Amino acid sequence: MVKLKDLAEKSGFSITTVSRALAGYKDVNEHTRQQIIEIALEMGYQPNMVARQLRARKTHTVGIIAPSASGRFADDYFSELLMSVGHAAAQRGYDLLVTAKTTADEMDAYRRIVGGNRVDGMVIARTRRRDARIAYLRAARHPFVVSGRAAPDEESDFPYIDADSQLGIRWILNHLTGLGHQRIALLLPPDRVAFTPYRLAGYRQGLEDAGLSYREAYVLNSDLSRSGGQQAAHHLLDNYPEITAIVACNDLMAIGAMNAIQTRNMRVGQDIAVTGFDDITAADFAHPRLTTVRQPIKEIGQRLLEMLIQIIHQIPLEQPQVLLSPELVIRESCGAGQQRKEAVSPVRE
Amino acid sequence: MVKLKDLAEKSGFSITTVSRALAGYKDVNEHTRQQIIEIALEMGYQPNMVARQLRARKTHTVGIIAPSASGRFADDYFSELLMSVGHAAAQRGYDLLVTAKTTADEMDAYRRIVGGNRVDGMVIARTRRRDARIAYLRAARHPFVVSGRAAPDEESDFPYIDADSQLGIRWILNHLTGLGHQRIALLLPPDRVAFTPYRLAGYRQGLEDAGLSYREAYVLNSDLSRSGGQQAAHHLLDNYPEITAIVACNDLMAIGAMNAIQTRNMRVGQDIAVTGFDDITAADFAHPRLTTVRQPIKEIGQRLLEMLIQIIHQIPLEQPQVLLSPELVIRESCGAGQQRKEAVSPVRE
DNA sequence: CTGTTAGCGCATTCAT
DNA sequence: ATGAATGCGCTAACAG
Repeated sequence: MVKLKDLAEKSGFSITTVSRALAGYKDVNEHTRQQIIEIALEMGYQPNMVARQLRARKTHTVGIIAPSASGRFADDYFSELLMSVGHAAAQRGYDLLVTAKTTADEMDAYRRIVGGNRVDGMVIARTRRRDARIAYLRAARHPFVVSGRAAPDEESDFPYIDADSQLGIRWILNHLTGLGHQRIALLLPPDRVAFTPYRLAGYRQGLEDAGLSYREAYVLNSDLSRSGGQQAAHHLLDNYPEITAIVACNDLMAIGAMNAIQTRNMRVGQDIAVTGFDDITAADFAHPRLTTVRQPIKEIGQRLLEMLIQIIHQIPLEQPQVLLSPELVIRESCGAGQQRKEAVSPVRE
Repeated sequence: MVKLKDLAEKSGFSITTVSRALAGYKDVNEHTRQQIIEIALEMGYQPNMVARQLRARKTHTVGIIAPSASGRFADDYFSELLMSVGHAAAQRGYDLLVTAKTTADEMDAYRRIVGGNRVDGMVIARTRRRDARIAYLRAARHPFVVSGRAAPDEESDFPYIDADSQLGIRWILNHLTGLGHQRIALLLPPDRVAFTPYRLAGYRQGLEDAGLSYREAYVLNSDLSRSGGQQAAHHLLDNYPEITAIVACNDLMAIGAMNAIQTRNMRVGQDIAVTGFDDITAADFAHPRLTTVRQPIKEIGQRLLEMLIQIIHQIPLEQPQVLLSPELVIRESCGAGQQRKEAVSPVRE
């Protein structure tokens, strides 16, 4: 490994001069610089990043910790966010440090990464109630940004970007009720997820908009996973066969629900409508009848990183809390015309 | 930021003793150790990872560079591999450094990351012909592993894990010809991708198995992207309407082809059969009629990382080149019975 | 058992 | 315009 010292010896100048020549300082003879640059090229010099980091107490790296559940590593929302943050970081000359941890040792990872000065800032992925990660980073006075607000009854006194999922779910409900649906189920994530109340609120608003009454049994909490959606859908269809539509809070759950439906020899979008949330790449074509709400994940990632870099550089943010609008994506083949009439049963309460 | 020096002052011992007490060395008075540990806890000491890395000339980090094409950041294959490598790394106490780069400055990134000693090893994602990344890493004598063999006419003299895609495509062809298909198109990636010849070979074998002749016009090269698959499918269906099946070399292309088909008001799996390759999570349910070959990406990621760590620790590998078997995933609803008879046209050559 | 010394590779004073 | 000295925070070799 070739270092400054080697260039110094080869060129006859001191380490200091070599360092400054390469760094582009003006107080070095132009001829000397050329000489040194040539030697550096010739010897294939690459500055040791770790030494630089130690010296500068800056890493030019941002960290993100993947919530690694049991079976799968993370959902598509997370990996999509990861890639968009990584891309944005690369554009700004930052690298991305990824650590996968189960919820158990998650805080250890934060302490190690953040306390160990491995990164200049952190991206937190999915806000939770009384989020320990946020509490820790705030106490440590370490730069961070968050994807997703706090729950409505907590204070979102941290920089975040979020999509207005309450509005998104309400739109979905409006769409479904407009198609004649009256018995609509909702698959919610566990309560510890901060966005859960927003989506429930959107659901209730949507029912209200259509003059439908809220029925608690139609709302289920389960994992934000495929199997979570699958189990929940089976439970619903076992006990409430009158249901004609299922609204899932992320694509993975929607896919699970679709799977359950197909297993029962029913047709998605015909016998029963399914909608998702997120609409990441693959799910975009997941099913020709899957209407979803699209979260601008790419934009969220990009803007999160820009925000984070401003915080790192202590540039005051003009807008530390951003609520982006989602987008309702209605699949052509999911229109009212193709909805089986008999699938829409009248309310009898 | 609290460091060893602070603990030393507070405890009255020297920095060295503190360091060794915390590191668990046996030559430290047990009482002293307890004292020091208590103070460390109390002051919230976290070792500076960067300093350690510099000192140890080890980073406990593996790197992976994302091929960031124009629009999208990477395909699902890559992000799936990324997550599985990251997960495996976490289990072994390694972090993952991700950098997104366009093909243009890709080599710069390698020089910076590898030459700059930021990682102990690298994972290379999709082998290319005369792969500059491999050449560089080998010349630098830096530990690395590769997902995917070299092209058949080059030597795969590096540690890799690959799925036998030739066999996979052959299986697909057998499946399709078994259903009566005789005019089968193939969507191939560009020639610079190392696996292209393998898949073409599998295709030709499959045709041969059924006694069908190869027709060059049915084989198209395009991007491993959705739009690539879409354009190729349109081109095929415009010019060769007699085609009854399209085999795509990754899921993204398959999804693009499905999109093209639906746009033309044809039905996937009924008017025309489509098969993909990769079968990552979302695509698992992408379309009830999408038969695919499943690559064991999770296993590939896991094993790649294990291999890499052995190389880093200079443990000789007993099997540096691994070829895993893929798996043919036939969707129930894609069976012969549901194939429209008229969609299968007889050969006339 | 504990402390002193040295150095990982670099960038920045402060001299000259 | 250049060089010597210093230290980022840590660990290890070598005394005692």
